[in-house]
Amino acid sequence: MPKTLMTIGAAAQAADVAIDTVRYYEREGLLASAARTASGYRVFTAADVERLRFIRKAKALGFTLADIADLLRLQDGGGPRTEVRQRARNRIEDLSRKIAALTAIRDALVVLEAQCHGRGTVAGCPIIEGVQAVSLADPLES
Amino acid sequence: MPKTLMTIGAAAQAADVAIDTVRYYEREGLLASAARTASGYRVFTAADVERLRFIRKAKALGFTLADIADLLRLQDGGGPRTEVRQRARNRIEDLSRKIAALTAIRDALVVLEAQCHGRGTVAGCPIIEGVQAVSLADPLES
DNA sequence: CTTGACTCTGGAGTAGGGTCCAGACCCCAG
DNA sequence: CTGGGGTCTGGACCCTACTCCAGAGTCAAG
Repeated sequence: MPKTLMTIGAAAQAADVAIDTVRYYEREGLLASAARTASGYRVFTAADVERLRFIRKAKALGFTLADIADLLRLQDGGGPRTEVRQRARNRIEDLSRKIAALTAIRDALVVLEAQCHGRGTVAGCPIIEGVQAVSLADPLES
Repeated sequence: MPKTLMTIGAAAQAADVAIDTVRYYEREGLLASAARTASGYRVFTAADVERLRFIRKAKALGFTLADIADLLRLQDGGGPRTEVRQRARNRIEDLSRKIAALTAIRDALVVLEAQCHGRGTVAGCPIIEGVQAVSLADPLES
């Protein structure tokens, strides 16, 4: 069976991304420059759609476009699997740190919220005062 | 004892924020327009420094500047404590959702990473293929 | 008085990940 | 052949929370 060729609109729809996003990815080098028809329309293949889906999913896993670009280069170049593994590990590390930080923040807020009986005006509210008393280890930086 | 008055530099240092940040907060309405000396220098009081510290700490708790502006307006206006409580609850909700999403992502990556023996090239790597197979409930939207 | 540190203003730039637009082409059904 | 929808380009604009800049004025120590 021959390759299924499609316009940017069809490819975007198939991968469930916006047309502008496809062009943006091309500009940013995540997609190779698409072939063109005689009149200059971009032509996409099923492989391009797969690539777009890959990007979308990797993004959903929290990889940045730069991470994804690396991953795609590795894939294109048949790079070592250890590299891929390392990226995944880095990402896991990163996620663990973020989860820990957010959890600490949430717990602090839960404590403050529990101390507030919710009556009266803001004056003397434990939540406001609690914020003042927070010690800053500043867990969120990335 | 009289109010301690200070320049922007002193106030910024006392609150541990950048001078530009102080001016930025003033522009954004988080700080009332500071009084000025005859020559136009801003004059800050200890209360301003407290306010800056409050902003810094609330930020560390993950509130956005817009959230913080609301909180400060409530504080200034002696608004109802229930409001403050609601903000805290919203923030807790938000954090819980984010934590759950990040945890799901991390777990998915941990599984993929465990499946990858780390030898060979990218072709057939379970991590890459696993990403392809991710089903998109798209847990990260905020 | 001079020097160096500080402050003033308005405006531009940063990162990340796009989104939107005008004006010009192009393609296909009727 | 015409009309409506799709596509092209380059560049502007969005968001958040700053950060940096030039050029000019100010302050305090020596």
